[in-house]
Amino acid sequence: MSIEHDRTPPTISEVAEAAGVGRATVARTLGGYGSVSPRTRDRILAVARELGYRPNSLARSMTTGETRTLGVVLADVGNPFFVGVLRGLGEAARSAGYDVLVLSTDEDRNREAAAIDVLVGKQVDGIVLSPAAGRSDVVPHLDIVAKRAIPLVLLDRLVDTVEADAVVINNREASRQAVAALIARGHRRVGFVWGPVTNEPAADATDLRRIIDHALWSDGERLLGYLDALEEAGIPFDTSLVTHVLKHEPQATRAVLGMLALSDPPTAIFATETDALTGTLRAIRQRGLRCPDDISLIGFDDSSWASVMEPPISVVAQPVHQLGTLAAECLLARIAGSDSPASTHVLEANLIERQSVAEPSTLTR
Amino acid sequence: MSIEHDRTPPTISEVAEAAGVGRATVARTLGGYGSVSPRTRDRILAVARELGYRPNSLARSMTTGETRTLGVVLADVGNPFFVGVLRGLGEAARSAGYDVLVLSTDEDRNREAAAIDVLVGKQVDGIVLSPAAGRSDVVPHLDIVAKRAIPLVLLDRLVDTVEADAVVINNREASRQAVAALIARGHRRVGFVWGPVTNEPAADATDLRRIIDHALWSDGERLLGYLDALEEAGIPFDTSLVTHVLKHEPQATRAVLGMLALSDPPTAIFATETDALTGTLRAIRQRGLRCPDDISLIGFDDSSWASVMEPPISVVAQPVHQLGTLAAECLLARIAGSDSPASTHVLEANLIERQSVAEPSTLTR
DNA sequence: GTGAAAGCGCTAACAG
DNA sequence: CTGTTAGCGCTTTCAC
Repeated sequence: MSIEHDRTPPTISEVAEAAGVGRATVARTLGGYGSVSPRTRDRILAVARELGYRPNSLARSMTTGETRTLGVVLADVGNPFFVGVLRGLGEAARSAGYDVLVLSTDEDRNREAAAIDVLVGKQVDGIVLSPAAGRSDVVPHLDIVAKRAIPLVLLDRLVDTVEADAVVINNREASRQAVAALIARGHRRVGFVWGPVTNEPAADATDLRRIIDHALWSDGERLLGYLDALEEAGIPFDTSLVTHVLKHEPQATRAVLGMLALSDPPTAIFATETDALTGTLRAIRQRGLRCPDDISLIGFDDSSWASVMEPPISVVAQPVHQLGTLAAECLLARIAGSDSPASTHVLEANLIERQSVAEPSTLTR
Repeated sequence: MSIEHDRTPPTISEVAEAAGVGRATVARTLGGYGSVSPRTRDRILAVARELGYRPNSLARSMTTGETRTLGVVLADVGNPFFVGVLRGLGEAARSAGYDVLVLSTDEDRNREAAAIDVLVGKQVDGIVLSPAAGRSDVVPHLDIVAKRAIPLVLLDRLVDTVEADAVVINNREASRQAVAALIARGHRRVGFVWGPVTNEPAADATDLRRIIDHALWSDGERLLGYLDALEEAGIPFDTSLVTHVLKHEPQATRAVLGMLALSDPPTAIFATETDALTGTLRAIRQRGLRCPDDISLIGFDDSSWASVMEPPISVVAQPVHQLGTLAAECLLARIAGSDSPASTHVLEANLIERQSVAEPSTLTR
């Protein structure tokens, strides 16, 4: 059996001819539908194997109208959070017989629009999207998916103007808990590392609410949770304790360094994403500060390294895997025809307390 | 302009009719080939936009035979190494106008075979594969891609029996350097954390070579580099210093704990993957050992957290991004028709020395 | 510069 | 149980 380069793969017709039967019979056999007599079935199967026949899913999709493929549009495929979600999503999809086509946008709305176009063009059966839009922004490039009634599930971020199923976590409450834990230990100046990206810091709390309206829902919620905790404790909001930098690690380091240089620096920091956490840690190390003796710290998104750090770092852990599987299940249900009204599923993130939090040192106080 | 659920999207025919021209003209306009008079062109474009026309890439692919999609089959989409590679790969593909379909195998050969089948069925224009096969294993499920002459690039791992372009790292030399660096500091007992998975440890060096033959190429090379370094220094090989456990973090921790309990424990450890490193760190912490005072450590794959650890950890850094872009470029070149003989590209990984290595303590010596 | 017609590989009605 | 036929939406000759 020599391997020859047969540039024209065998089709159903060829199998049919070689087996001496009609095309439909072969299609039924290979497609596993309809009924075929065992005898011819076996012969067809044998011939198909012999010829190295593989179904052409493109052709199949053309006629059936379904591709058994889920499109996923994520902000950043490098972010451990999304990586975790993707694993859950992929597993759930695969076990339902679906493949997953992943596109990354780097939070760029044009790329998001392009990604949606690609997915629509490829006729995916449904789309999971973690939108790069603020909570009250309008997202015109989703019109096409609404118009074509392509099942859509929003992931991790809500958008007021989009009516679709959504799977998110209780960012606000989780954030509030984390900050409250800090306050409970006696901290009154808590830095918040990834506030919404803006050109200049919020003028005041009211201005902040306006900013939050155009920030990613998840970012806004985390900030709101922070404000909640402050308010509960009667601590006035200080704009200089919230960063508004681009979400890259070096930016976080610089911003934290800035906070630390304040005349009245934070005694604790809440870093709301993985890169914010490593960036913050770097700043702390650069200043020669020790955690938790000199400064307390809580991160977001659990990871193996966070628990093996010295000290082990307290984090708000998101159920990433479950987030992914749930998103897939939601979408699959829609694809299967469910027409219940759009609903938002809220999963719980929980604070995992380790050893990065202590009382504020009397020195820095 | 109300959004109606138009379950049958506009086709070229409909645009043609609405614009009062023939289908071919519309196809030429929308497809951007052939030539069309500016006037009709504009009218068609206007009508197409009005109708919300989107090309159906499935139909297009059916006739052209190309999908402008690259298939990628990876062992583990959760591994930071592959995540990094994927980013590079995705960027390169995207900028060439290709999409990427990623499938994960978890090192399971059956799933790998299934993944290949999916990709072949979906008519991807080329495949990047990081095979779950040992260096001298045979991979029957690749016959079909050879037979159909589907461009293939091996990623990170070589397989003797597969003739295809490949993009890998100089694992052996990088590993040798790392171990040599440890030895240069005076270590003579160096633990090696992720040796090939086997049921029982190698009986001797010869037995080990046999094992390496059926191990993943990259794993084998790293182990060979370790042996090289030992040999250079005239240090006898001790099988109890190489793990053969499954590649999951807890396994690494347990294995290292075992080594540490030896009557003559290692004074340094070389952890050849991210999870091996965190697992090793955990074992070190559990034993209450301090790095580098009590035990030295070198990891594999750089990461932000490794450099922010206390102490910052020395690692062998792989050019992950470049690995990805190069793989994409290779594949794209083949797709474009290059027929130069298959070649293997070897990229360099380099040791980044930080502060996790010191002289062995006189105590544990 | 433009249109008519064939066909990519498959499924789905419908006959037989 | 099996074969014939008609498309799916697009590109691509090939005439006009």
